[in-house]
Amino acid sequence: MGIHERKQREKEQRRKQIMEAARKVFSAKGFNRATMEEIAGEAELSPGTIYLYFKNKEELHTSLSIDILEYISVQMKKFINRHDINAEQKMHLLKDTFIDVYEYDPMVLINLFHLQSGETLTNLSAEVLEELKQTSADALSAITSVVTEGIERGLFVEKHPVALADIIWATYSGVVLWVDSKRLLNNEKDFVKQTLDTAFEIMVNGFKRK
Amino acid sequence: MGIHERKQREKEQRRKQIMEAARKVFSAKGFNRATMEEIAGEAELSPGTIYLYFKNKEELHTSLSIDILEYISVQMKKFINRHDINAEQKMHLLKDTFIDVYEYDPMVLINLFHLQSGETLTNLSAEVLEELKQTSADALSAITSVVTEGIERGLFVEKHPVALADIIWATYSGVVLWVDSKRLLNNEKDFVKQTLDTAFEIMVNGFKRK
Amino acid sequence: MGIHERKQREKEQRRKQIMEAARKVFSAKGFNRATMEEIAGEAELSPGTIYLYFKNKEELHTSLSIDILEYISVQMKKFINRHDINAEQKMHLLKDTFIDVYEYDPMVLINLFHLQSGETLTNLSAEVLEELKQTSADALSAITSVVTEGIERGLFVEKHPVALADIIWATYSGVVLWVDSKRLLNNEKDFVKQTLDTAFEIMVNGFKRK
Amino acid sequence: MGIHERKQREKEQRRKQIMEAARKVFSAKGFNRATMEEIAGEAELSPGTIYLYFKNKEELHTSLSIDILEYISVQMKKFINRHDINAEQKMHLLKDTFIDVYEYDPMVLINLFHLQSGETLTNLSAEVLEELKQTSADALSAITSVVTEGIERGLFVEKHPVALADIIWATYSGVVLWVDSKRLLNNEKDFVKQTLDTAFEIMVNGFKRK
DNA sequence: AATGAATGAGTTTTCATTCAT
DNA sequence: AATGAATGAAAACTCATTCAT
Repeated sequence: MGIHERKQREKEQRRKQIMEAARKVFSAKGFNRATMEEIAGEAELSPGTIYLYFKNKEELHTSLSIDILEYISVQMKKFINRHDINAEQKMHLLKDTFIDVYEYDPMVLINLFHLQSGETLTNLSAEVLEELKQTSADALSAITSVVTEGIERGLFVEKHPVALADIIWATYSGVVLWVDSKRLLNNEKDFVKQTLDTAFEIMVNGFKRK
Repeated sequence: MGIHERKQREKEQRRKQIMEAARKVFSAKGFNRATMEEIAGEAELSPGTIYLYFKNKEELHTSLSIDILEYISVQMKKFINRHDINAEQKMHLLKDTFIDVYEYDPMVLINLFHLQSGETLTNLSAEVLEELKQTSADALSAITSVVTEGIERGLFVEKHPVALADIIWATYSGVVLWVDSKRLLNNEKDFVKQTLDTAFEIMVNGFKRK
Repeated sequence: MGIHERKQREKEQRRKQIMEAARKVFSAKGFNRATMEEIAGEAELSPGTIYLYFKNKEELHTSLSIDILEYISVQMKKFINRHDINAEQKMHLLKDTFIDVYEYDPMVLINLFHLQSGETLTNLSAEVLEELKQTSADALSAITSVVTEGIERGLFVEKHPVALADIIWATYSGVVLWVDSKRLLNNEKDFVKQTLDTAFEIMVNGFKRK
Repeated sequence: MGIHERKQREKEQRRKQIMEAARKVFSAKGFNRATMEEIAGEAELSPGTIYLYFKNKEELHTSLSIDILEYISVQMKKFINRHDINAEQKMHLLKDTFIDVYEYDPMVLINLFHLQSGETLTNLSAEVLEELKQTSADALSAITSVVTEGIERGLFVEKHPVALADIIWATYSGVVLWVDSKRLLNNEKDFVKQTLDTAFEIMVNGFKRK
């Protein structure tokens, strides 16, 4: 491995280290109440160092979102092109992926859904914004392809696939946020898994052509 | 009307005036970027006065959420006990209510969904938190009653009604947030109405017993 | 005096108080090394309060410059229209004014000359920038009128009056800055007065038609 | 050439390279807004390297001032001892030198005049401060010798030569700064040349014995 | 009840400078 | 000699909230 390569790897390493620290702090405090100083402390670095790797707080946060969206895409690509299972079964795998991602890092997922909102998106550099759009579009197009297949095979209702993919994604984010908020408001325990299960059962049933 | 009553009414009046101003400012700027000074200006009052009516910024904001939740409850109560229509038709009225509320004040609704999250809920006084829970529960129980009726009449699948109500609500909030975020990210125009339409069509279809 | 008037006066009072504190700190430290916190401390106020009266550090500093320019204008207006003395004598009064102003607050004057430079002028609000231009123009036009009179009476060389006024002002600022820098570099004592005396003697002699 | 000599030369070479880069960046941004990193980038070196050649930012900047002062001295020495021209003609050559220097690098010259002020001079090492004083004194003594000659030949007024030299220098710096500030404030175009022309005409006239 | 001036804690971000390699 | 990653101090500015009037 050349010296340049090693440097590159170290740099990537450091980015991960910072993101890992940020993940912890954002999860614990939420975006606004997390401070760069605390993230730096968690990463055992100085505040200034973070700015060598991320333009600002927004972008550090968005990097986490991009990360998780990429993970979702990767997971979904593992099965969307399989020929041995039908669209209905793929819907179940979709749901399993969603549960898996949720369990991997619930807070970051919640933040992802929250912060794709008006208050944010303002300070992002053009590139990062573009990357966010791209990964977001990637995830959605994977979902769309499942729906399209279901429609083409005459299994699902004949609706616009993009609209259906939107609904799947919206249901996912809606359930995650709603269950989280119930947990906070009513001290109920976490039952995202069950709720997603039921929601997808209903949805798959609703998708089916009669 | 006694003097005490009049005072009380004036006080209520003033509260409404502040909330109306807050609605405008929160809608325009979002929670974090809205300032108490601007809200005071909009209400033609001084900042200090707001604190005579609301404990803090959080609570002022939550009051708007409570308001909208109450409005939702009221609207739903108009039809949930009607005997001339069935549960499926009530699901359509539910959706109409949701669209109606969304169109009445999209930003406050979005804020409602966003801020029922970890970052907030911390600074609320016990009473307001209780009130929020109560109105939230009210809205949910109205939805639940529709679902329960559907199940009891053998029209809907036999699932736990509360779980189904959660899914309805989660779908609502999910669609609103997701469409809003698509609008912001991709400059797409607002199509919450269509998406909710389709989502409910799927959902009702999914709810039906075959 | 009405309540509004008193409020107004108190507000003006507070502005003066802050400016006085700023004068001290800027004089002692220069613009960059002076901190808002120190100025606040000197004024026995909190940092936030300063921002109620001045948009930012730049503008607070510029206010001092405007103040001194106004003072210069006022002093000059006392004699520029007198009919009992000629232009040459007015040149001497001009110089006396300059010495007087210098002695009133040398550091602020030096800062005035320094900061009318590229690094600054960026953060000023349009109004303050306009005010600065205006007071600056006022002072210059007073000087110009003296020169014009000298030319019209056939006393001074026939040059463009504005150019000559520029030279007078440039000489003033040049001497002030140069003597200050000699003082700093060589620990020489302050001899602005003598240098201005000589400079004006030369200048008046140079202005005279032969 | 010995190895030591070559090393020395290389070192000198590197210094020049850094100064050239610094000249560009300081000219474009001014002292405060110029960053060491940008200067390093411009010099195609790393920030750390600059500190091998210059103690700190102040000193790097001062080196440019010293450079320009040396250039002024060198230019003036070309004519101050000539016997074929008189003091009045030498005053014109002085002015030509000043215009020449101004046109060579206006921003550095402006910075030179600005930074010979209280805010700076603090962080300079004793040696650099000494060097600055020396070159400054050199330039002044060249001017002084012209004035002295003029006085001795009975051409100029009988004033203290150092005082007159101060006035010449102050007029130079005053005009440069003032015209620059007019350019910035009023968007006027650059007319340092004309103003210096007129100023020197007046000055020479004022210097002459009648 | 209403005011609104004052507070001051709190946070992001910058950048000259250092030092291990 | 050169690097450049890391430092960390420093400072401007904001704004929810208070409280004397």
